[in-house]
Amino acid sequence: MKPQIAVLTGPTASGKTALGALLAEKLNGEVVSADSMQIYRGMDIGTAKPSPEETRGIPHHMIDVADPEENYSVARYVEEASRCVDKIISRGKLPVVVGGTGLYIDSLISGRSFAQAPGDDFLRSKLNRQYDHLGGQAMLEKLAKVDPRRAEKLHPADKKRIVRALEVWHLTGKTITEHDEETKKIPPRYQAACIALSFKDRRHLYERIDRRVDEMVGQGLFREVEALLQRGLPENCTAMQAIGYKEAAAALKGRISWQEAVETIKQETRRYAKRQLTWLRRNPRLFWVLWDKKPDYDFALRLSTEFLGSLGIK
RNA sequence: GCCUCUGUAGCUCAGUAGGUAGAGCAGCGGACUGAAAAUCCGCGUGUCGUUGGUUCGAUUCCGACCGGAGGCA
Repeated sequence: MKPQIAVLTGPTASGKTALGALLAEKLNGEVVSADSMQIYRGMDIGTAKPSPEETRGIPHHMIDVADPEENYSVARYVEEASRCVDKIISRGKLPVVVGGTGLYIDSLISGRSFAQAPGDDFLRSKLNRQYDHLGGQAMLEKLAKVDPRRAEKLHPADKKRIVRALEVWHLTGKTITEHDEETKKIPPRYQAACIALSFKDRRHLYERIDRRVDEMVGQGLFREVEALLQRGLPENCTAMQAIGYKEAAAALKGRISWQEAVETIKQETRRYAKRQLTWLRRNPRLFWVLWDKKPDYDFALRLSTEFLGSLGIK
């Protein structure tokens, strides 16, 4: 029988962090974060990392495991997070995966292996330049010659995926389609009971997002970003793609006003939440816990533990 | 009080020489296999202020009323 884990996901600002700690506390578990930006050290305010009070003394893993200069990836996440999960299980505790990065969660559960096609920065930047030069249509035609099935699915403007597909081909001699088929055959690594947290009415989520952004600014988001820039963090690195960070950097460099930055952060966060919901909706096995207007943690905790209990997690 | 301008999508506005309307932004839907807080695709969502009149037909023309802006007193 596969090891069982609990997963708590949902759009940003839905209350995952708080409920996650409560769940872990109640079920003798430890939290494994599944957040592509809380990975980075020195990025605390803008990524809404759990405060010491919020963690309730429960160990939280996969937070602060990389420097912002590093370019983290799903592959690395699966490797490191699964190691955490296995250790927690071996200690006789329940891993509670908490986070909003859907790709990370799905990849962790499925145990997807990306190892056959390691990233190659040199090749990737070469392909990126080629794309800029030749245009998407030409690159897509190149891809169609080696991997017509993948090419068919991609839009000429989808630079990232076209480049990645060509990269995999050049690096491994195997098409990304073949690679996908192989990894899909691998049975999932964990048996996961997944809970998704959100609001009944999206308006309330959006209001909470707007409020939280104002709070972040009050807590010193701009100071945090300034510190990162001062230590020489390049603006085009993965960490600086984070919402809140790229906009604050633009304001600090004088390209936009502070006020514009704050408004853009709110809007981008709302759009991000919407994309997360789209990702989650396609998973029919999620157990949804929906807030009415405000989070009600007693209610959510009762509902979630009931659900987990029904699947044998107690 | 009088005069002028104005009222069209959530917002800013275009338009119809009378045949129920379209841009930007916002919003919504979707995709997603080593950058995923990334990247990409798709979609107008509307009592044309209200109410009478003229007309086969009014968002468009005319009147009244209501709201907004400015001017004169």
